[in-house]
Amino acid sequence: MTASETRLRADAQRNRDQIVAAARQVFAEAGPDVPMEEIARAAGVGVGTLYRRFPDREALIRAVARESFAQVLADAREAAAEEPTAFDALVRVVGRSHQLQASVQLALVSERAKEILKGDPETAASRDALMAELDAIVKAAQAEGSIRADVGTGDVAILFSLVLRQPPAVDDPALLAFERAAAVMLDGLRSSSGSPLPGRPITGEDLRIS
Amino acid sequence: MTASETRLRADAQRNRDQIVAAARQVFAEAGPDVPMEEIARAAGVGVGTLYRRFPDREALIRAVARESFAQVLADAREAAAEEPTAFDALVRVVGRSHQLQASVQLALVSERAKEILKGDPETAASRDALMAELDAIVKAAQAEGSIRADVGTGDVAILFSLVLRQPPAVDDPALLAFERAAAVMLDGLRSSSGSPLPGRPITGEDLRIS
Amino acid sequence: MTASETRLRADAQRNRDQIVAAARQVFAEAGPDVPMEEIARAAGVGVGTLYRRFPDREALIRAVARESFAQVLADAREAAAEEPTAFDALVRVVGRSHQLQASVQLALVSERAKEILKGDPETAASRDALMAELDAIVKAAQAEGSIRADVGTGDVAILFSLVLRQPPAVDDPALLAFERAAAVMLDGLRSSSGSPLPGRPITGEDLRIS
Amino acid sequence: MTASETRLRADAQRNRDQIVAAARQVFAEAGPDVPMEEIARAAGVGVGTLYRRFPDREALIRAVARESFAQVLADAREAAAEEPTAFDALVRVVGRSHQLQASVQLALVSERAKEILKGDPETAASRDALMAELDAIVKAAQAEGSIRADVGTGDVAILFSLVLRQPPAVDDPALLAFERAAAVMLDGLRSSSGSPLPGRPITGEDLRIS
DNA sequence: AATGAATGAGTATTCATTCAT
DNA sequence: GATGAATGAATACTCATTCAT
Repeated sequence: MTASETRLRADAQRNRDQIVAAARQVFAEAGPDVPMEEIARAAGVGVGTLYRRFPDREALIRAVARESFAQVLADAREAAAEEPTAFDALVRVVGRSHQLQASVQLALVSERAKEILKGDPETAASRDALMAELDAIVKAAQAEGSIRADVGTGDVAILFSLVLRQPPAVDDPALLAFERAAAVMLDGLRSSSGSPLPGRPITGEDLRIS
Repeated sequence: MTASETRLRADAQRNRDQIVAAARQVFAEAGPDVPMEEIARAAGVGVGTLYRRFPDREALIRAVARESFAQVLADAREAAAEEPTAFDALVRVVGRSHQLQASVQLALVSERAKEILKGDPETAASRDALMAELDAIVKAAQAEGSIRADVGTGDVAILFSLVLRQPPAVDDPALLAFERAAAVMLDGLRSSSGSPLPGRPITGEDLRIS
Repeated sequence: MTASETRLRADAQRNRDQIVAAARQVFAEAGPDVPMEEIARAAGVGVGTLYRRFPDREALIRAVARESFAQVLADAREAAAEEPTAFDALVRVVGRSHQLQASVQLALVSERAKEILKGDPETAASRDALMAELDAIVKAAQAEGSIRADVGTGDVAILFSLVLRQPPAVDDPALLAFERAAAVMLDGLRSSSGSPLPGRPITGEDLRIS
Repeated sequence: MTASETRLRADAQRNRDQIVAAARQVFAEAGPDVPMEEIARAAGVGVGTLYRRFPDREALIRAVARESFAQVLADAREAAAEEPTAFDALVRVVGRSHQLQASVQLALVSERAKEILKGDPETAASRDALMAELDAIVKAAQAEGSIRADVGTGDVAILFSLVLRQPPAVDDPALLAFERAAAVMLDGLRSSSGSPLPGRPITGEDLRIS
């Protein structure tokens, strides 16, 4: 019985994963309003199964967002741990996350998705953890003098989110253009830059407002 | 007769303008899929009136996009003519266009809107004219040495589009954050910046592909 | 003043006639549910003018039907007066009315039109007059021995209505096919025919039921 | 699995059949423009179900027409096989088809329906098969000398269509009138008839034009 | 549990009719 | 009077969600 239950769970888990993966992809391609049936089809299951796992669209959006944030967080931690300098870590996070944009995009682009995620504690937790990690990297970069002192973690997060929003696929010729844009932005973050920024540094905390 | 005809037209024109203005606003707030009725309500007319002017949603989207591009174009021209340096013109375009983001956003954010606009020659013409103007400004800025030589007009357009995409309202506290982001990007464009960019400069022509 | 009033009336009358003529044509082509605006366009007037003359679609349908019946009636009378035999008159009525099919069709084809006309006394009067004329012709034909005795005026009316319903235009190659069909039916009406018909002769009165 | 699949299909099929039957009836009563909801109600299903089976109104019209033609064809084949003479077969086809008028009517009466069916290969096939069957019967009747030699299958088809167009219900007192009309037409087709017909015989092929 | 059929509420669009010009 | 713009009710069609199999 335990065995069968376990096997069942494995099945169910696989199903769930397929659905989330399919949803991530389909959301990225067609926005958070795609017909549920399309997602189900992409996942290779019936709508009924989808609804068994996720009571409604919002739950599915939450699941996708949670997973996306978790992946980016893991990536950031890995980068911080493995790269020689904090600046290299920042570069790697932007670069890698390019491959994750589709994931994060959801949380950034759609007004509706934002509304939905606003109330989700688990997403909030991922987000906070991610922001904390980013904060550490940014501060380290400033300590090592590789990025200007007048930016806060929030500033960096916003800059990153701008680039991550755009979804050229990995094989899209437009990808290069966005890598260049990211590079220009990173150059803008370098300490050497001259013009003073308006207002005061935006912190991670500041972003919680929006 | 002419008088009455003219007066009638004036009325109709006012109505039409209200509709486009309302649509621009509502699209910005709720995306290109908002109920037509909501747009009509915002414009203070009945749905029937909206449909008399614009045979379907696509026509309305096109109208909003045309007008938006035209406004940004006018702005860019003005900036180029009035600002002392090309770099100042760039700064002004980004700054001003912030007030137009809602307009441009439509053309940038939604996959659906993109598809619709792809086939519209008038939008294409506005876009080309805008790109030409931007090209002139960028080249002048490079000639005056205020921005790095290894970026093309397409690079600048992409960077601008990244910032313009985000739609914090003028009274939104988040606005400052985006102005800072824009400033960082402009700093990244300054000649003084160090790291070489990957690939080759993206031209305005390159963007026509996408 | 009288002059101006008269001129006005003439104008209005012309307008009215144009509208009825256009409606007849458009009804024939597209059924009694065509958009009122299409009729107005065909008549070369604005919808407002159309509605000034005819308070609603039903009134317009009635007007078209009245005129159509009146024309067929006039035609039948002329045929009866001018043709040498009653049978020739029948032939002529069917033939001529071919040109009028569009007119009569309205009253025959659409369930909705039937309903509307059912309550119109003027249409009823035209119809009765037409039936009386046909009755005279049929009886004369039977008296002269040119059509079988076991048919009533109602039978003939139904047969005629069957052929008149079909609307091939005068320049339609299908017109010949329908003239042949009419000829076969007339042959069927000739006395020489053999098989006894079921039931009893249908009179003009019988048709008032439907 | 097969069992459950089959049972499910059976349910769906029953539903589909109910929808087509209801549509046939409702189309006959109120024309091809009746609200889809009315059809759904008549079929005892929700609109959604109707649209699941038939993507739009045209698909439903096609389905009704296909089935109607198929039924008339089956009837004609049966008549040809069972009746002692070809003429009897003709009589039976007209008589039986009276019960099917509602079916055929759709394809004959509405301009819109015609347009829709014009492009449907399956309807065209049914129509061709029906015409072939009728052709055989007509030629046999001419061979046995029971109908005049100067008519083609197309002539007969048109005559039949004239009678079949009219839709008195089986319990309608007007039914007798139409049976009489059909009888007169059949008499007109008998060889004994006298007057020469205009033009040349209309064949089945000729009708394909329209 | 999985499936996909059924439901009906939500939205786009059309068109009869009214009314300001 | 004539015009055509405005209105909103009617109807087609879609899709989230539920439920029988």
